[in-house]
Amino acid sequence: MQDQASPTPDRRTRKRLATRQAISDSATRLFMEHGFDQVTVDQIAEAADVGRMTVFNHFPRKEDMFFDREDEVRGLVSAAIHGRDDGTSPVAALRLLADRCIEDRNPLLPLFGPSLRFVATALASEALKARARQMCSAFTRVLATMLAESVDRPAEDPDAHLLAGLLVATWSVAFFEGYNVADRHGDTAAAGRIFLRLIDRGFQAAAVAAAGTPYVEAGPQRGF
Amino acid sequence: MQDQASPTPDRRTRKRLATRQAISDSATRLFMEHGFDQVTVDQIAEAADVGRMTVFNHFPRKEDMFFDREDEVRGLVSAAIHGRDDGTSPVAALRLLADRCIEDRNPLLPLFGPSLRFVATALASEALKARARQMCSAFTRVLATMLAESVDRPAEDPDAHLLAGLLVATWSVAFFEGYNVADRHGDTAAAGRIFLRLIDRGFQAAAVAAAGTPYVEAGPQRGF
DNA sequence: TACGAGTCTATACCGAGTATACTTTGATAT
DNA sequence: ATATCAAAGTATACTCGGTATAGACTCGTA
Repeated sequence: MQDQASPTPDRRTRKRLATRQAISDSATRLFMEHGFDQVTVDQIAEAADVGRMTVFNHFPRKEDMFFDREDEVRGLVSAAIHGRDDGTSPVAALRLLADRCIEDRNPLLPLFGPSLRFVATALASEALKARARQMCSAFTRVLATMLAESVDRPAEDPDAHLLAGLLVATWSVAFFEGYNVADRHGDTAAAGRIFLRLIDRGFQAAAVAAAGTPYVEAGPQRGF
Repeated sequence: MQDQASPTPDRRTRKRLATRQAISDSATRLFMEHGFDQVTVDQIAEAADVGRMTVFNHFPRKEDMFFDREDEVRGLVSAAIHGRDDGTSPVAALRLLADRCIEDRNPLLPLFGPSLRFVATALASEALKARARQMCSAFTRVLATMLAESVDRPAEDPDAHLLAGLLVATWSVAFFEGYNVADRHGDTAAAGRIFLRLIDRGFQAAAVAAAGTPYVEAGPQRGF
């Protein structure tokens, strides 16, 4: 499914990836240390010992140096939907994904440990929040398409878009409320609980909105 | 509720508002004509016959010249919630608001006539879409607070935030699907229908998420 | 009429992002 | 091994949104 068969692909490629990694590392360190808005691209280039243009070669936008795991999130969700068991609806599969993320403290759901600093840094910058919202928006469209295709409906199905919108909104709120608890009280277990509680309520609601569609009815037993 | 008691407030104030209006008019015309990203602030200043700094005095961000009715939306929603009848829940009040917006073709719900060009212009610009998302995000927080206060709960109530998130997500999707219909088929009646249909489904779902809370239970008869 | 505050303006600056043309370096074919 | 081509890196110059600052003008008021 993913071509990671590349331990040592090529010298040129290796160097390119090394450069990219150097930039990413320097950027991450500087962002965490001084805040996203306080770090200039020139400083990053300097720290990574490359030219300014090289930075933009690898990362078209400054924000891309911060959020560089968008694809992994999509892969995770895609796998959950397409690899779900028979008799499990797409929405039920996503709820199970939420459970699993909490269980194994998946860093793609940054509610634990060092990830909290990452979130705090993001929330401190208007530019990063804007980028996060853009990713949510784009992801909602992708999710709608994934949902529609998983039950053989056209990608433009309004029901799929409504469902995707409700699911992403739920996830966002649940994450944010969970983060607040983790941040204020330092209680990661409580954060996970409130996250899952809100996911449950929101997904249950989303299932109602999609009642009568294949998105929530799967096989003999109805799990939503 | 709004202090519009100002037909001729003051010469200085009059001049300031005139300058602001000149800038706004020039900007709107240029944006519609050439697209938001194709118009520079210098061109706007030139067209309005003011200095560049004067533009930024009145509109801190370029995007503010495009979206200048945020307050009206908040006012409309606030009035709907706080002025609702006894026995009508906050969520039911918002659904009624949606009905009314469609009925009287409220320009704050730009699904009709010339407003379509406005939306098309906004959708053609990444910067404007980003600003729109930011407004949605801010409004979700405001709505959560309004909902919470309207039923005497603390502003941080997680249920209120989840509910607000679901309502805004529903409104967004409903609007977008409605816009697509209006834009592709030129059928404003059909656009209104699909908008209301999705609002209904989404709000019904939101009511499920808020089941057991005062947000959806009001008085003897339960309208959600 | 003098003063002070609010408005407008010019100038200089910063930082993200683009365009372009040039150099270097690694892969490949002869 | 060497010529060759493309990919990667680089320097330079530019555009544009936005900020800082200080000065000019104008209106309301003491």
